[in-house]
Amino acid sequence: MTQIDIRAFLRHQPLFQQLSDEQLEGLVPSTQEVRGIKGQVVFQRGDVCDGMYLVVYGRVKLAITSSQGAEKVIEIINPGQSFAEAVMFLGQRYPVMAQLLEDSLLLHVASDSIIAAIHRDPVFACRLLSGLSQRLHGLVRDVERYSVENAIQRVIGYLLQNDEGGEEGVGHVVSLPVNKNLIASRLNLTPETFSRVLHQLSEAGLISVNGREIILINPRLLAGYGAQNGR
Amino acid sequence: MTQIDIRAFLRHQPLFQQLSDEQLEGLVPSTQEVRGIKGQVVFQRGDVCDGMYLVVYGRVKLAITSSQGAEKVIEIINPGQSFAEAVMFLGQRYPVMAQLLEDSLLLHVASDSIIAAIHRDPVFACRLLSGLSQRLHGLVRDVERYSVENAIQRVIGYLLQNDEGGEEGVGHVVSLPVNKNLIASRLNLTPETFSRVLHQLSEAGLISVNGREIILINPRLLAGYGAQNGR
DNA sequence: CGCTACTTTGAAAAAGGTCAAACCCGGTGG
DNA sequence: CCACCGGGTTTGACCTTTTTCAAAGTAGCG
Repeated sequence: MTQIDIRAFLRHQPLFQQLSDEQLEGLVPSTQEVRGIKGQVVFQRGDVCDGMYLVVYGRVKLAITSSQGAEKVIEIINPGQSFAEAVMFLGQRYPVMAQLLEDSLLLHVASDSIIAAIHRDPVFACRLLSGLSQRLHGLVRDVERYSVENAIQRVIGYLLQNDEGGEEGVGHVVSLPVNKNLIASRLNLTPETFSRVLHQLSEAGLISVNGREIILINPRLLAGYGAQNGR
Repeated sequence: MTQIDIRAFLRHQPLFQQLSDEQLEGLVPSTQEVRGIKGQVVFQRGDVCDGMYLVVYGRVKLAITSSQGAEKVIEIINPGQSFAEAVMFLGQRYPVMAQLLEDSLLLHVASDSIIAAIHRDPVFACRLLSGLSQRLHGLVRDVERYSVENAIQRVIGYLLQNDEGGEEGVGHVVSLPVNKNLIASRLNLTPETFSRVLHQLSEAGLISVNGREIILINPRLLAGYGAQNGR
């Protein structure tokens, strides 16, 4: 039976990321772990919505079932994601059913506490809104990245993004926070491709790679490298 | 001087999509068109935030400038997107500067009206939250689609998604709402690839294409087709 | 010293994109 | 009625990018 840190988990949700410690703490009593085995139904379509869910581990299928019994999967929810928030905010009944695809651990946050907090404290609502807005911008950026930029541009974009040296001087150093496998995955590349791109950039004299330390030799040139079509 | 329908435009924003007509109408007086030419600065870093912006046409660059004058682009905002909402909800000053990359038309929605509405009416806040949540789910789905599914799977996913026939019987018909060029683009494919995939599925006897009318001959088989790795 | 996990490299294959040409089809005007 | 657009769509040949598979390095660490 895994022990998890509810506070830490809530904190990392887009919805809650902007909340103050006290505001977050206020939600903890209304949050409870929901463990279930594969195939278990979390809620049925038409049930009264009493809160939202966060997936800690496992996977959840949201689906509707027609009168004939044909099932239509609306969405698969993966770890780290949440579901039923939109319904909760509207105070409607669940328009879909939720079923566990694997043995899973969910967190259930009661709608009472969230809705009450919104009513009691408009600033609370604003923080939720801000958190979601930020996440939305991040996702939009990702979608654009994946769809219009190629591997080289994505890597360059990542390096530039993580180059915190605002100074004009020398020595822009980016140190990768995790292993290259994960970076590659986040950029939607295979580790091999990522490695090759770094090699290529290094070949071109634009960066210098030493383990997880990457020196941007000429950020300006780097930003221009790989720009092919002047849209 | 293009004339635009402010109500219709607001209505299609994720943030506002769940608002009632009256709630939306309440925002209109606080919304004004902002036209500007390429290079114009919409706001500077550090300015007091007095509202959020929607891009009708044109493009906006969000950037910060270091003390040395080096500029770092944080984000490019395209038509249909909004910016500065997150800051507005937090009531902070703008952490970036915004500059037009092209001659543009923006809509400015005053923070007063939105924040006031949130304070006055918690349901208003909930609707904003619901709209954002829904959009977030849609984007997450898109990101997953683009990154883990190949062309065939994306097309199949689209067809299944747009097959409204919940009935078990025959004749699942999907009629494309717009021309295939646009569908292809939405699926992040070239029109050629889209055409080829339809051909291939039709070849396999899973669908039958007649102009914009596509008949799903065997949705069940279709759903399984192209599933390659049993991760 | 010898793991084990991470990273790099090479060769081959697959997926998808690009370019160019053909095609289809509804509308238009002779 | 029919030739002739012109957009959308399809097809084929070719090319680029990225992945895949396999193998070899490499580095940290018990």
